[in-house]
Amino acid sequence: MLEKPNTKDVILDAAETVVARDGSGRLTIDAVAAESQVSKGGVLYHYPNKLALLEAMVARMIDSVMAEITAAREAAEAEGQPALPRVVEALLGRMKAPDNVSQALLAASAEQPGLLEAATAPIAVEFQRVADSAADPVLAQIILLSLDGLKLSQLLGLRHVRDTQITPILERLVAMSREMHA
Amino acid sequence: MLEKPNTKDVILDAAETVVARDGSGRLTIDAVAAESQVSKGGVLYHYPNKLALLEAMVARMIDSVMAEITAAREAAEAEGQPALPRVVEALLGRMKAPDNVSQALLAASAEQPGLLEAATAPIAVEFQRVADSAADPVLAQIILLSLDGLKLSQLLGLRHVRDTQITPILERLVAMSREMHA
DNA sequence: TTGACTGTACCGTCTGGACGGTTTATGTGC
DNA sequence: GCACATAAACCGTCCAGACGGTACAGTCAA
Repeated sequence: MLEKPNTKDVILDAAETVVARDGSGRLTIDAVAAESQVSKGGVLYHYPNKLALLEAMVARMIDSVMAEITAAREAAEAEGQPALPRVVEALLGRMKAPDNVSQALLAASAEQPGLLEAATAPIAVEFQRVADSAADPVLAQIILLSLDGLKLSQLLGLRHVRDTQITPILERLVAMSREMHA
Repeated sequence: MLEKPNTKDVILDAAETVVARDGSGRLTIDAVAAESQVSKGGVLYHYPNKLALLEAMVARMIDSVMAEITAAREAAEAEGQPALPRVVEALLGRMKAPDNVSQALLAASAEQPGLLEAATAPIAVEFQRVADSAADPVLAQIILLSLDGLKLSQLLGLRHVRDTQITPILERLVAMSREMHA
């Protein structure tokens, strides 16, 4: 079994694609069914209603981000090194390849605001932990917030920063996170 | 005439309230009519269709932000002072009082993604201009991006930063923008 | 008289969801 | 190895309600 095309994940992928392409307002069960090549009944078999689908999208996003952050932090801790630079680098990869996983944010905020606050709480805790362990917690927060700003503004289709300027900014953020502990 | 309750603005206010309270997915003409105490016919009299309403929301937001930024920049230039600290301070006010105007971002991204990129282009240009005039353009961009991150994450209902930590962060951003030119 | 609405009725389409039916995978007894 | 049972995975249709939008007759202040 090289690949088992897990239908639940196929459906979530399709939902993200729909949001990315058409906007969260066009995220319907029919659209997801069409995009995933699964029938509407099939979609509703795996996710009994739209809210369940939404929660699954958010949960998968949270898991994905959390896994990446905690892995980076724990690896750094195991080597007795500061966590911040590692975490920043880990988040960079996510920044370069446009990340459909984050579309779950838009979908949830459109249909169930309030869902996000509870669901993303673990990430907030993890961010806090990384920042607090840095030599300059406030500056650490600022660095992480900049990454947020970059990610969220490209999620919404804003372009506050030109493409050519993104690389220098990211490099600078990495440098800042390293210099903090030099 | 102390106050002329301009109906077009009343309607836009109501639309923002609906998005803030119920999510962009529940922004319907009926909901806006109910919230604004204007009849559905009245809403459609001023905005002939939903897209027109959406565009008006975005336009009002852009105007509001642009006015604030350019005013700060021009005031600084007139005094021969650097623009960045002024602009940062101007954006801070917007941060403290939760800003329903920005809900237009969510509404537009839900229903007409792509509308935002064109509409927010002037803001992008202005940001670029302010950053480029600073002593350290890349750091200036980072400061502005942090403000973006703070604003957008609270728009989406995320809480990556605890309330008690917001003030120190904002103060630090102001300080950074000032020290840059010291 | 005109512009700014209100109120109601209506239409076609879309949407979430229920439902009954069908195929496919997994045993289980022989 | 095979018939059979059982359940999981999935399909396609139907429906009530919501939605965007139209139409239009009437109200009312300037």
